[in-house]
Amino acid sequence: MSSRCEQCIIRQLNSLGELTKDELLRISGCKTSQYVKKGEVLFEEGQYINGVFCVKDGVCKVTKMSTNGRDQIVKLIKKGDLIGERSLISEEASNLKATAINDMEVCFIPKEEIVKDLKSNNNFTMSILKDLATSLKEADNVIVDMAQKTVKQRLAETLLHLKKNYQVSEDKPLDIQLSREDIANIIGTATESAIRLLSSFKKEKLISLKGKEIYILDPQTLQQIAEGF
Amino acid sequence: MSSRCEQCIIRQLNSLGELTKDELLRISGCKTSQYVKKGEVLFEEGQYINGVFCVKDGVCKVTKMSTNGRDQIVKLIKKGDLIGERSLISEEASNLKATAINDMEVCFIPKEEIVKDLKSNNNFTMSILKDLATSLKEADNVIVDMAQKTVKQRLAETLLHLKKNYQVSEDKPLDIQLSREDIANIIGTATESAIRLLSSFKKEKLISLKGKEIYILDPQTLQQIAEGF
DNA sequence: GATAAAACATGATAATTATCAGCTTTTTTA
DNA sequence: TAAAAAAGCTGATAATTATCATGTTTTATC
Repeated sequence: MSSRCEQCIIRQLNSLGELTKDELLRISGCKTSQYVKKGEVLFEEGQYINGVFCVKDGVCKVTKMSTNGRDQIVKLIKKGDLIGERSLISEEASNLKATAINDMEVCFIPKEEIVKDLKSNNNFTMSILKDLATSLKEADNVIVDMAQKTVKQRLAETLLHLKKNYQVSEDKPLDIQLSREDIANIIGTATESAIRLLSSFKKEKLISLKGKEIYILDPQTLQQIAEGF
Repeated sequence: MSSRCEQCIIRQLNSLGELTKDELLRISGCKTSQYVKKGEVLFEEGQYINGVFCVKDGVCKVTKMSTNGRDQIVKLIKKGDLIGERSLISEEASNLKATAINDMEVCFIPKEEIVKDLKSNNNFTMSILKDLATSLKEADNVIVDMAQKTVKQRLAETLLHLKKNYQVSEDKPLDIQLSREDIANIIGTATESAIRLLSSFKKEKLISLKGKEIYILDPQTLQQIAEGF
């Protein structure tokens, strides 16, 4: 493997696209590539990552353990996304854990290289800044949803969110295989509650379920449920 | 009013402290100062702020309206904090509303000036970047709490958080006057539920209440409750 | 391919939380 | 300072959600 960053199309999907040809050549020389199998952990909560991952393919869940002992999925990361920038910038251990949801291909760029570019390439820094600003806005939205919406509303919202990000074409199922427990850990409820609500959505023909495959049949009604009607 | 930024000690509390003397002189010449009375709105959700507020004194709540029609307090902003950077960086209207909780004194710095310094002063940009990274981590923690903890746990957690940030000295009440509705909107519950839980905490001698004044009597037990014991 | 383990599913019940109603106290306003 | 409005409080009840128990289906492993 170990392809060249300058020729990698993935970088156009994130802040690395702001780097100059010379900078990319330098990164290319020190980055490492790796495959991560479904279920494997990219990094643990509390671990010093010492760099940034660039996701070339696959999806991973980013979780945090509550003091109650239950995992919460904070976000899903997919092809083109970076992970690890936040901890790198704060110069601290990761506050989150990342686990592959399907087989992944990722590149790892050591901390020093990223820091070098953050100091010298303002376009790159501003791009990372914008990413964090967007993440913060999304996190605020999630806080409001978690605090104010019912589990049913949150499930409807989550399904629409998944449709937006993981549905390749109409009439195709969502291109992400989440267990019922994963879904419960996204919306913040017990697995049984998530299963029950999925069943009721299926009964109302809002979705259809074939094993782990989810088809979104009626996004309009799901939207109304999500908004509280 | 209209004091000089170069001489203002508040700037040492936030990223503006990274600006050079020349930059501060420039900012000083274009900033405006204003008093905001308790209950007044600094900016609305959806409004273009076109700049950044630097809080010289007082506290404000930053809220977002849920589609359910209820306000959620996303965070509290106090002396030394900046507000508005996130929207400025994303170049979009504010996703949040800010309302003064007591009388405030704030400075407003126009967008162009901040952008100028973000482009030319890397220390300033990195400081803002670190702020956003910290905010994002805190937001992730709130998401997990909202999703996984009970209302009782969240109230205990909130009281400890308030103690940490607003208790000037032992045996003094929290130096922030929140209505019962505000407290409910922080923890994401109905006002009646918040009142009931406060009463029960009072009965158990974990806190004492005199009107809106809150005394934290037993932080250890509150900590245990927050963590689920 | 048989067996074990994990994931999925559903019912019964308990716990948590929201809602509504009515009352008291505090704050605001004229 | 009196009246009105807002905030605070409590009880009763309904709705939501969690937990436990148990059985089925799917997946993994030898």
